[in-house]
Amino acid sequence: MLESLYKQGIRTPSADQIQQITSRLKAYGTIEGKNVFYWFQNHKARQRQKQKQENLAYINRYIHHHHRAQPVFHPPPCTNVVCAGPYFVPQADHHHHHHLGFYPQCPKVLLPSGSIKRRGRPIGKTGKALFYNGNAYDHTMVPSPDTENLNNGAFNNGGGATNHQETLPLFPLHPTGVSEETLMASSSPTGSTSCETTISARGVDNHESNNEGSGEHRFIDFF
Amino acid sequence: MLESLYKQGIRTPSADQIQQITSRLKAYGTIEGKNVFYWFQNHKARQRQKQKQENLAYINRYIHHHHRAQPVFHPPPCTNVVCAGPYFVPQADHHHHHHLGFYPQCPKVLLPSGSIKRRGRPIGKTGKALFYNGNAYDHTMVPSPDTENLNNGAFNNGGGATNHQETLPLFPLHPTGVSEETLMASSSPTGSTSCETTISARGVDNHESNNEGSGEHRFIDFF
DNA sequence: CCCGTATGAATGAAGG
DNA sequence: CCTTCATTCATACGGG
Repeated sequence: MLESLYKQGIRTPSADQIQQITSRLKAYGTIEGKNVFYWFQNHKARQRQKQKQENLAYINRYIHHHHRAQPVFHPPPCTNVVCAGPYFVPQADHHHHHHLGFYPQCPKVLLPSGSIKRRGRPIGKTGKALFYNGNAYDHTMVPSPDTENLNNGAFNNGGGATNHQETLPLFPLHPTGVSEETLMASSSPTGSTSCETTISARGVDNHESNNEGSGEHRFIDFF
Repeated sequence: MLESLYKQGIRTPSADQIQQITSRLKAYGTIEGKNVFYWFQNHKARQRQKQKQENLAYINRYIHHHHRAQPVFHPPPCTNVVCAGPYFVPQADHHHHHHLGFYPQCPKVLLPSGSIKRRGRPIGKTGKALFYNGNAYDHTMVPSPDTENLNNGAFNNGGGATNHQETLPLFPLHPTGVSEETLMASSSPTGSTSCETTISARGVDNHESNNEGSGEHRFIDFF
Protein backbone atom coordinates (compact mmCIF):
# COMPACT_ATOMS: atom_id res chain seq x y z
CA MET A 1 0.00 0.00 0.00
CA LEU A 2 2.61 2.40 0.96
CA GLU A 3 4.46 1.19 -1.93
CA SER A 4 1.76 1.91 -4.27
CA LEU A 5 1.61 5.38 -3.00
CA TYR A 6 5.22 5.63 -3.37
CA LYS A 7 4.98 4.53 -6.86
CA GLN A 8 2.41 7.05 -7.47
CA GLY A 9 4.97 9.55 -6.80
CA ILE A 10 4.66 10.28 -3.21
CA ARG A 11 7.93 10.61 -1.60
CA THR A 12 7.64 12.92 1.20
CA PRO A 13 4.08 13.17 2.18
CA SER A 14 2.92 16.20 3.88
CA ALA A 15 1.50 16.11 7.26
CA ASP A 16 -1.97 15.65 6.15
CA GLN A 17 -1.15 13.11 3.66
CA ILE A 18 0.51 11.23 6.35
CA GLN A 19 -2.49 11.50 8.38
CA GLN A 20 -4.72 10.12 5.82
CA ILE A 21 -2.50 7.34 4.95
CA THR A 22 -2.16 6.56 8.51
CA SER A 23 -5.77 6.40 9.09
CA ARG A 24 -6.28 4.16 6.18
CA LEU A 25 -3.64 1.93 7.44
CA LYS A 26 -5.08 1.76 10.81
CA ALA A 27 -7.49 -0.62 9.49
CA TYR A 28 -4.83 -3.16 9.48
CA GLY A 29 -3.36 -2.62 12.76
CA THR A 30 -1.95 -0.13 15.01
CA ILE A 31 0.01 2.43 13.37
CA GLU A 32 0.90 5.95 13.94
CA GLY A 33 1.78 8.74 11.76
CA LYS A 34 5.34 8.58 12.55
CA ASN A 35 5.49 5.13 11.25
CA VAL A 36 4.28 6.27 7.97
CA PHE A 37 6.61 9.09 8.07
CA TYR A 38 9.53 6.89 8.76
CA TRP A 39 8.47 4.54 6.15
CA PHE A 40 8.64 7.10 3.50
CA GLN A 41 11.84 8.43 4.69
CA ASN A 42 13.49 5.14 4.75
CA HIS A 43 11.99 3.92 1.64
CA LYS A 44 12.98 6.90 -0.28
CA ALA A 45 16.45 6.87 1.01
CA ARG A 46 16.93 3.26 0.42
CA GLN A 47 15.50 3.38 -2.93
CA ARG A 48 17.83 6.07 -3.76
CA GLN A 49 20.75 4.34 -2.46
CA LYS A 50 19.91 1.29 -4.25
CA GLN A 51 19.76 2.95 -7.48
CA LYS A 52 22.79 4.88 -6.84
CA GLN A 53 24.59 1.76 -6.37
CA GLU A 54 23.22 0.32 -9.37
CA ASN A 55 24.21 3.12 -11.47
CA LEU A 56 27.53 2.97 -10.23
CA ALA A 57 27.78 -0.65 -10.80
CA TYR A 58 26.42 -0.11 -14.13
CA ILE A 59 28.91 2.37 -15.13
CA ASN A 60 31.63 0.34 -13.79
CA ARG A 61 30.57 -2.51 -15.79
CA TYR A 62 30.14 -0.34 -18.66
CA ILE A 63 33.51 0.94 -18.56
CA HIS A 64 34.92 -2.32 -18.09
CA HIS A 65 33.35 -4.02 -20.79
CA HIS A 66 33.27 -1.77 -23.50
CA HIS A 67 35.52 0.47 -22.20
CA ARG A 68 35.59 2.61 -24.86
CA ALA A 69 33.06 3.36 -26.57
CA GLN A 70 30.34 3.86 -28.44
CA PRO A 71 28.04 6.45 -27.55
CA VAL A 72 25.29 4.22 -27.45
CA PHE A 73 24.05 2.67 -24.49
CA HIS A 74 20.70 2.35 -23.62
CA PRO A 75 20.12 3.03 -20.17
CA PRO A 76 19.40 0.07 -18.26
CA PRO A 77 15.99 -1.18 -17.99
CA CYS A 78 14.77 1.16 -15.55
CA THR A 79 12.86 -1.39 -13.81
CA ASN A 80 10.50 0.58 -11.95
CA VAL A 81 9.71 3.52 -10.11
CA VAL A 82 10.48 6.85 -10.97
CA CYS A 83 10.56 6.76 -14.49
CA ALA A 84 8.46 9.43 -15.58
CA GLY A 85 8.80 12.48 -17.42
CA PRO A 86 9.61 15.02 -15.00
CA TYR A 87 6.64 16.78 -15.91
CA PHE A 88 3.75 14.71 -15.94
CA VAL A 89 3.57 12.23 -13.45
CA PRO A 90 1.56 9.24 -12.96
CA GLN A 91 -0.64 10.91 -10.72
CA ALA A 92 -3.71 10.84 -12.77
CA ASP A 93 -6.39 9.10 -11.05
CA HIS A 94 -8.51 11.91 -10.14
CA HIS A 95 -11.73 10.30 -9.68
CA HIS A 96 -11.26 9.33 -6.25
CA HIS A 97 -12.81 9.94 -3.07
CA HIS A 98 -10.46 11.10 -0.55
CA HIS A 99 -8.43 13.84 -1.52
CA LEU A 100 -5.08 12.69 -1.02
CA GLY A 101 -3.70 14.67 -3.61
CA PHE A 102 -0.72 13.13 -4.81
CA TYR A 103 1.36 15.44 -6.48
CA PRO A 104 4.08 14.37 -8.44
CA GLN A 105 6.86 14.75 -6.41
CA CYS A 106 9.05 14.84 -9.20
CA PRO A 107 10.52 11.66 -9.95
CA LYS A 108 13.65 12.25 -11.48
CA VAL A 109 15.52 9.88 -13.32
CA LEU A 110 18.64 10.38 -14.69
CA LEU A 111 20.33 8.67 -17.20
CA PRO A 112 23.75 7.88 -17.07
CA SER A 113 24.32 11.18 -18.24
CA GLY A 114 23.81 12.49 -14.99
CA SER A 115 22.85 15.80 -15.73
CA ILE A 116 20.32 16.53 -13.35
CA LYS A 117 21.44 18.25 -10.48
CA ARG A 118 20.04 18.10 -7.21
CA ARG A 119 16.75 19.31 -6.25
CA GLY A 120 16.32 22.89 -6.53
CA ARG A 121 18.77 23.08 -3.87
CA PRO A 122 21.21 25.67 -4.47
CA ILE A 123 24.10 23.72 -3.94
CA GLY A 124 26.22 25.07 -1.42
CA LYS A 125 24.08 26.05 1.34
CA THR A 126 23.55 25.65 4.84
CA GLY A 127 26.89 26.87 5.35
CA LYS A 128 27.92 23.41 5.40
CA ALA A 129 29.59 22.07 2.54
CA LEU A 130 27.14 20.26 0.70
CA PHE A 131 29.42 17.78 -0.56
CA TYR A 132 27.74 15.09 0.86
CA ASN A 133 29.45 12.58 2.54
CA GLY A 134 31.37 10.12 1.16
CA ASN A 135 30.90 7.41 3.20
CA ALA A 136 29.22 4.68 4.76
CA TYR A 137 26.38 3.56 3.01
CA ASP A 138 23.71 1.71 4.38
CA HIS A 139 22.35 -1.28 3.09
CA THR A 140 20.04 -1.94 0.49
CA MET A 141 21.59 -1.94 -2.62
CA VAL A 142 20.78 -4.40 -5.08
CA PRO A 143 21.52 -4.35 -8.58
CA SER A 144 19.12 -2.67 -10.68
CA PRO A 145 19.57 0.18 -12.84
CA ASP A 146 18.54 3.63 -12.80
CA THR A 147 20.21 6.63 -11.88
CA GLU A 148 20.15 9.64 -9.97
CA ASN A 149 22.98 11.43 -8.82
CA LEU A 150 25.96 9.69 -8.12
CA ASN A 151 28.25 11.39 -6.04
CA ASN A 152 30.12 8.93 -4.24
CA GLY A 153 29.84 5.43 -4.56
CA ALA A 154 30.26 2.67 -2.45
CA PHE A 155 29.50 -0.70 -3.32
CA ASN A 156 29.64 -2.02 -6.59
CA ASN A 157 28.62 -5.25 -7.52
CA GLY A 158 30.43 -6.76 -10.11
CA GLY A 159 28.49 -9.70 -10.57
CA GLY A 160 27.13 -8.32 -13.49
CA ALA A 161 23.63 -8.91 -13.38
CA THR A 162 22.11 -11.95 -12.33
CA ASN A 163 22.68 -13.92 -9.43
CA HIS A 164 23.88 -12.53 -6.43
CA GLN A 165 24.81 -15.70 -5.02
CA GLU A 166 24.08 -14.85 -1.61
CA THR A 167 27.19 -14.13 0.01
CA LEU A 168 29.74 -16.63 0.30
CA PRO A 169 31.12 -17.56 3.51
CA LEU A 170 32.96 -14.47 3.87
CA PHE A 171 36.00 -16.32 4.06
CA PRO A 172 38.87 -17.40 5.84
CA LEU A 173 40.52 -14.66 7.33
CA HIS A 174 43.62 -13.85 5.76
CA PRO A 175 46.34 -12.43 7.61
CA THR A 176 46.74 -9.95 5.06
CA GLY A 177 48.51 -7.00 6.05
CA VAL A 178 45.92 -5.20 4.40
CA SER A 179 45.51 -1.93 5.70
CA GLU A 180 47.34 -0.17 3.11
CA GLU A 181 44.73 1.15 1.10
CA THR A 182 45.76 0.41 -2.14
CA LEU A 183 43.20 1.50 -4.25
CA MET A 184 40.64 3.90 -4.15
CA ALA A 185 38.27 4.63 -6.65
CA SER A 186 38.07 8.03 -7.55
CA SER A 187 36.58 8.77 -10.60
CA SER A 188 36.63 11.50 -12.70
CA PRO A 189 34.11 12.44 -14.93
CA THR A 190 34.07 10.38 -17.79
CA GLY A 191 34.99 12.38 -20.49
CA SER A 192 32.65 10.87 -22.76
CA THR A 193 29.65 12.62 -23.55
CA SER A 194 27.32 11.08 -21.32
CA CYS A 195 28.11 9.27 -18.47
CA GLU A 196 29.96 11.15 -16.28
CA THR A 197 29.71 10.49 -12.77
CA THR A 198 30.97 13.12 -10.78
CA ILE A 199 31.79 10.97 -8.20
CA SER A 200 34.89 12.09 -6.77
CA ALA A 201 33.63 14.50 -4.38
CA ARG A 202 34.45 12.97 -1.18
CA GLY A 203 37.06 15.06 0.13
CA VAL A 204 35.48 15.03 3.33
CA ASP A 205 35.39 11.71 4.64
CA ASN A 206 35.77 12.98 8.00
CA HIS A 207 38.11 11.54 10.18
CA GLU A 208 39.49 8.46 9.08
CA SER A 209 39.72 8.73 5.57
CA ASN A 210 42.41 7.04 4.15
CA ASN A 211 44.92 9.34 3.39
CA GLU A 212 46.36 8.22 0.36
CA GLY A 213 44.67 10.52 -1.72
CA SER A 214 46.10 9.18 -4.66
CA GLY A 215 45.03 5.81 -4.77
CA GLU A 216 42.88 4.34 -7.13
CA HIS A 217 42.59 2.90 -10.36
CA ARG A 218 41.03 -0.25 -9.76
CA PHE A 219 39.36 -1.36 -12.68
CA ILE A 220 37.51 1.54 -13.34
CA ASP A 221 39.74 4.25 -13.22
CA PHE A 222 38.22 5.90 -15.98
CA PHE A 223 40.48 8.15 -17.39
CA MET B 1 39.87 -11.05 6.56
CA LEU B 2 37.01 -8.94 7.47
CA GLU B 3 37.71 -9.91 10.93
CA SER B 4 41.15 -8.67 10.79
CA LEU B 5 39.98 -5.40 9.51
CA TYR B 6 37.48 -5.29 12.20
CA LYS B 7 40.10 -5.89 14.69
CA GLN B 8 42.10 -3.19 13.26
CA GLY B 9 39.44 -0.96 14.31
CA ILE B 10 37.29 -0.67 11.36
CA ARG B 11 33.73 -0.69 12.29
CA THR B 12 31.91 1.31 9.83
CA PRO B 13 33.91 1.46 6.74
CA SER B 14 33.42 4.31 4.49
CA ALA B 15 32.28 3.87 1.03
CA ASP B 16 35.73 3.79 -0.26
CA GLN B 17 36.85 1.36 2.22
CA ILE B 18 34.02 -0.83 1.40
CA GLN B 19 34.87 -0.63 -2.16
CA GLN B 20 38.34 -1.67 -1.55
CA ILE B 21 37.54 -4.44 0.69
CA THR B 22 35.01 -5.66 -1.67
CA SER B 23 37.30 -5.72 -4.53
CA ARG B 24 39.85 -7.56 -2.58
CA LEU B 25 37.31 -10.03 -1.63
CA LYS B 26 36.13 -10.49 -5.06
CA ALA B 27 39.07 -12.59 -5.58
CA TYR B 28 37.41 -15.23 -3.63
CA GLY B 29 34.10 -15.21 -5.10
CA THR B 30 31.24 -13.11 -5.90
CA ILE B 31 30.68 -10.43 -3.51
CA GLU B 32 29.23 -7.06 -3.56
CA GLY B 33 29.76 -4.04 -1.56
CA LYS B 34 26.61 -4.47 0.26
CA ASN B 35 27.77 -7.73 1.56
CA VAL B 36 30.73 -6.13 3.06
CA PHE B 37 28.61 -3.46 4.41
CA TYR B 38 26.24 -5.86 5.95
CA TRP B 39 28.99 -7.79 7.36
CA PHE B 40 30.31 -4.88 9.25
CA GLN B 41 26.97 -3.83 10.37
CA ASN B 42 26.09 -7.16 11.65
CA HIS B 43 29.36 -7.86 13.13
CA LYS B 44 29.43 -4.69 14.99
CA ALA B 45 25.95 -5.06 16.19
CA ARG B 46 26.43 -8.55 17.31
CA GLN B 47 29.56 -7.82 18.99
CA ARG B 48 27.92 -5.10 20.82
CA GLN B 49 25.02 -7.13 21.70
CA LYS B 50 27.07 -9.93 22.91
CA GLN B 51 28.99 -7.71 25.07
CA LYS B 52 25.98 -6.20 26.47
CA GLN B 53 24.76 -9.49 27.54
CA GLU B 54 27.92 -10.36 29.10
CA ASN B 55 27.99 -7.31 31.12
CA LEU B 56 24.58 -7.84 32.08
CA ALA B 57 25.14 -11.31 33.11
CA TYR B 58 28.09 -10.21 34.96
CA ILE B 59 26.40 -7.69 36.94
CA ASN B 60 23.60 -9.92 37.69
CA ARG B 61 25.92 -12.33 39.06
CA TYR B 62 27.45 -9.64 40.96
CA ILE B 63 24.36 -8.50 42.55
CA HIS B 64 23.07 -11.80 43.28
CA HIS B 65 25.90 -13.33 44.74
CA HIS B 66 27.05 -10.84 46.68
CA HIS B 67 27.23 -7.72 46.96
CA ARG B 68 30.39 -6.52 47.78
CA ALA B 69 32.75 -8.85 46.67
CA GLN B 70 35.68 -8.00 44.88
CA PRO B 71 35.37 -7.42 41.36
CA VAL B 72 35.71 -10.81 40.19
CA PHE B 73 37.29 -10.82 37.02
CA HIS B 74 37.37 -13.05 34.35
CA PRO B 75 35.02 -11.12 32.57
CA PRO B 76 33.63 -13.24 30.04
CA PRO B 77 35.88 -14.39 27.46
CA CYS B 78 35.84 -11.28 25.80
CA THR B 79 36.48 -12.61 22.54
CA ASN B 80 38.15 -9.71 21.20
CA VAL B 81 38.55 -6.18 21.68
CA VAL B 82 36.18 -4.46 23.71
CA CYS B 83 36.67 -6.31 26.72
CA ALA B 84 36.40 -4.12 29.50
CA GLY B 85 35.42 -4.59 32.91
CA PRO B 86 31.99 -3.45 33.04
CA TYR B 87 32.79 -1.37 35.82
CA PHE B 88 35.32 1.06 35.28
CA VAL B 89 35.07 2.35 32.07
CA PRO B 90 38.31 1.85 30.60
CA GLN B 91 37.76 4.50 28.34
CA ALA B 92 39.69 7.37 29.22
CA ASP B 93 39.55 9.14 26.15
CA HIS B 94 36.77 9.62 23.99
CA HIS B 95 37.45 12.03 21.38
CA HIS B 96 37.21 11.07 17.95
CA HIS B 97 40.62 10.59 17.00
CA HIS B 98 40.62 8.46 14.20
CA HIS B 99 42.24 9.70 11.31
CA LEU B 100 45.24 8.39 10.10
CA GLY B 101 44.06 6.49 7.43
CA PHE B 102 44.63 3.09 7.88
CA TYR B 103 44.15 1.64 11.09
CA PRO B 104 42.71 2.77 14.18
CA GLN B 105 39.46 3.86 13.46
CA CYS B 106 38.35 4.13 16.83
CA PRO B 107 40.04 2.37 19.44
CA LYS B 108 37.30 2.95 21.62
CA VAL B 109 36.00 0.26 23.55
CA LEU B 110 32.50 0.12 23.46
CA LEU B 111 30.59 -0.18 26.44
CA PRO B 112 27.35 -1.71 26.62
CA SER B 113 26.03 0.55 24.22
CA GLY B 114 24.82 3.18 26.17
CA SER B 115 27.73 5.05 27.05
CA ILE B 116 26.87 8.46 26.52
CA LYS B 117 23.62 8.96 25.24
CA ARG B 118 23.18 6.51 22.70
CA ARG B 119 19.87 5.55 21.60
CA GLY B 120 17.88 3.13 23.33
CA ARG B 121 16.92 5.75 25.66
CA PRO B 122 13.65 6.92 24.67
CA ILE B 123 13.39 9.05 27.52
CA GLY B 124 10.03 9.94 28.35
CA LYS B 125 9.57 13.38 27.42
CA THR B 126 10.49 14.77 24.26
CA GLY B 127 9.12 18.01 24.34
CA LYS B 128 9.72 18.78 20.90
CA ALA B 129 7.20 21.00 19.64
CA LEU B 130 6.05 20.19 16.39
CA PHE B 131 5.79 22.59 13.79
CA TYR B 132 6.44 22.08 10.38
CA ASN B 133 8.07 24.55 8.40
CA GLY B 134 7.31 25.22 4.96
CA ASN B 135 7.39 21.87 3.75
CA ALA B 136 6.97 19.17 5.96
CA TYR B 137 7.17 18.46 9.31
CA ASP B 138 10.22 16.59 9.58
CA HIS B 139 10.26 14.28 12.32
CA THR B 140 10.57 15.94 15.53
CA MET B 141 7.28 15.13 16.50
CA VAL B 142 6.83 12.28 18.55
CA PRO B 143 3.57 11.59 19.84
CA SER B 144 3.84 12.54 23.29
CA PRO B 145 3.25 9.64 25.45
CA ASP B 146 0.84 10.92 27.76
CA THR B 147 -0.77 14.12 27.30
CA GLU B 148 -2.65 13.00 24.46
CA ASN B 149 -4.47 15.85 23.21
CA LEU B 150 -2.39 18.53 22.01
CA ASN B 151 -2.45 17.18 18.67
CA ASN B 152 -0.47 19.37 16.69
CA GLY B 153 -1.78 18.42 13.55
CA ALA B 154 0.60 16.06 12.24
CA PHE B 155 0.50 12.62 13.28
CA ASN B 156 -1.20 11.19 16.12
CA ASN B 157 -3.92 9.10 15.29
CA GLY B 158 -7.31 9.51 16.19
CA GLY B 159 -8.14 6.00 16.73
CA GLY B 160 -8.84 5.41 20.21
CA ALA B 161 -7.24 2.24 20.98
CA THR B 162 -3.73 2.71 20.15
CA ASN B 163 -2.25 0.01 21.98
CA HIS B 164 1.19 0.27 20.98
CA GLN B 165 1.97 -2.74 19.24
CA GLU B 166 5.00 -1.48 17.68
CA THR B 167 4.71 -1.27 14.08
CA LEU B 168 3.01 -3.84 12.25
CA PRO B 169 4.32 -5.10 9.12
CA LEU B 170 3.09 -2.27 7.17
CA PHE B 171 1.70 -4.45 4.66
CA PRO B 172 1.66 -8.05 4.84
CA LEU B 173 4.85 -9.27 3.80
CA HIS B 174 4.57 -12.37 5.51
CA PRO B 175 2.11 -13.64 7.88
CA THR B 176 3.75 -13.49 11.14
CA GLY B 177 2.57 -10.77 13.22
CA VAL B 178 2.57 -12.77 16.25
CA SER B 179 4.97 -12.16 18.80
CA GLU B 180 7.48 -14.69 19.03
CA GLU B 181 9.74 -14.87 21.80
CA THR B 182 12.89 -16.55 21.71
CA LEU B 183 15.14 -15.99 24.28
CA MET B 184 18.16 -17.67 23.79
CA ALA B 185 20.42 -15.87 25.72
CA SER B 186 22.87 -18.38 26.22
CA SER B 187 26.05 -16.94 25.65
CA SER B 188 29.17 -18.33 26.60
CA PRO B 189 30.60 -20.14 23.92
CA THR B 190 33.04 -20.58 26.55
CA GLY B 191 30.94 -22.74 28.52
CA SER B 192 32.33 -21.62 31.70
CA THR B 193 30.08 -20.75 34.43
CA SER B 194 26.93 -20.92 32.82
CA CYS B 195 24.85 -18.45 34.33
CA GLU B 196 22.16 -17.72 32.15
CA THR B 197 20.34 -14.72 32.55
CA THR B 198 17.27 -14.65 30.83
CA ILE B 199 17.18 -11.28 29.85
CA SER B 200 14.40 -10.15 28.04
CA ALA B 201 11.37 -9.00 29.52
CA ARG B 202 10.36 -8.68 26.19
CA GLY B 203 6.99 -9.29 25.16
CA VAL B 204 6.02 -5.96 25.95
CA ASP B 205 8.87 -4.21 27.09
CA ASN B 206 10.32 -2.13 24.53
CA HIS B 207 11.75 1.02 24.96
CA GLU B 208 9.90 3.71 26.42
CA SER B 209 7.91 3.82 29.38
CA ASN B 210 9.98 3.07 32.14
CA ASN B 211 7.41 2.22 34.36
CA GLU B 212 9.41 0.62 36.71
CA GLY B 213 7.01 0.36 39.31
CA SER B 214 7.56 -2.93 40.57
CA GLY B 215 10.88 -2.85 40.20
CA GLU B 216 12.93 -5.56 41.10
CA HIS B 217 16.03 -5.80 39.51
CA ARG B 218 15.52 -4.35 36.26
CA PHE B 219 18.95 -4.29 35.34
CA ILE B 220 20.35 -1.15 34.88
CA ASP B 221 21.09 -0.39 31.55
CA PHE B 222 23.79 1.42 32.98
CA PHE B 223 26.19 3.62 31.51
C1' DC C 1 14.62 -35.07 11.92
C1' DC C 2 14.49 -31.35 14.95
C1' DC C 3 16.89 -27.87 17.48
C1' DG C 4 19.98 -24.18 18.29
C1' DT C 5 23.42 -21.24 16.74
C1' DA C 6 25.56 -18.15 13.34
C1' DT C 7 25.06 -14.94 9.93
C1' DG C 8 23.39 -12.40 5.77
C1' DA C 9 19.58 -9.31 4.73
C1' DA C 10 16.06 -6.07 5.52
C1' DT C 11 13.74 -2.56 7.71
C1' DG C 12 11.87 0.36 11.57
C1' DA C 13 13.48 4.10 14.45
C1' DA C 14 16.13 7.92 15.96
C1' DG C 15 19.60 11.50 16.32
C1' DG C 16 21.92 15.13 14.09
C1' DC D 1 18.55 13.98 4.15
C1' DC D 2 22.19 11.10 6.17
C1' DT D 3 24.02 7.85 9.64
C1' DT D 4 23.81 4.62 12.67
C1' DC D 5 21.24 1.26 15.71
C1' DA D 6 18.38 -2.28 17.05
C1' DT D 7 15.44 -5.96 15.72
C1' DT D 8 13.76 -9.18 13.15
C1' DC D 9 13.54 -12.62 9.25
C1' DA D 10 15.29 -16.39 6.74
C1' DT D 11 18.63 -19.67 6.16
C1' DA D 12 22.60 -22.58 6.23
C1' DC D 13 25.04 -25.69 9.27
C1' DG D 14 26.44 -29.04 12.74
C1' DG D 15 24.92 -32.00 16.38
C1' DG D 16 22.14 -34.83 19.11
